[in-house]
Amino acid sequence: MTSPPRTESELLARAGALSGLTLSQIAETYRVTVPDNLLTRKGWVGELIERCLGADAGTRPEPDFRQLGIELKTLPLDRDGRVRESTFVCTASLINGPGTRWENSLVRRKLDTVLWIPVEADRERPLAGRRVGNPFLWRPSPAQWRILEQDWNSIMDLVLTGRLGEISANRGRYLQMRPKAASGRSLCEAIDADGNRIRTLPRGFYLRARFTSELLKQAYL
DNA sequence: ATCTGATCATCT
DNA sequence: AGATGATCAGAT
Repeated sequence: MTSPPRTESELLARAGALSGLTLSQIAETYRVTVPDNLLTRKGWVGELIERCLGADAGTRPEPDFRQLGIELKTLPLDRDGRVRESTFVCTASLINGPGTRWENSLVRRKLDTVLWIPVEADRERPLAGRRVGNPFLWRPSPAQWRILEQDWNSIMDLVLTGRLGEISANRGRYLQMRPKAASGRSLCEAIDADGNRIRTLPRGFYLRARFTSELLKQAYL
């Protein structure tokens, strides 16, 4: 197991060393077998990169590199270098609590600093041969923070006033809320319009691919 | 081609 | 149950 990086520059150096390598080259180092596809191993690439870089948050609701407060995200790109998928940020608490104010929210903490690792994700290309790209560090600009906060507040307002039915993935400019569950039968706690506890589908926050595409573009200007 | 809703694996 | 890592796949 790789030890956690002590400094941001150490982390960036480690990430930079991966760029240009294929997933099989990286997996070899860790004696890990590359699956044939991601159908039943959807998080495999992210988990591999985490191990390489020494992420230590495990399953805790915290940034991956706890000491540095940095979150790690892979960014899947198609053959033309376009972002293929939205980016999961965190699960959302649907009942009132300490994390239901923007200032204390998990979204804010996780997006404070993000290390993005572009990875080839063209379905036609075998997983083992897909290459890792140049990492880039992102801290939201004041303007980006404002929109993220607006998105978060408008969605969470619906959540906390029991209007879950009005939430769909088309709300939010940068952030959206979508199901995040093992299946459609998964349930978690929420509240209805009268404040009663109900059971509903678990949801998570995601960054739109449109938005992360802009981050990628800016990073390489 | 893009977007939304649904789903898969693993760990505590 | 609920957190982590995400991508799948049908609809638009």
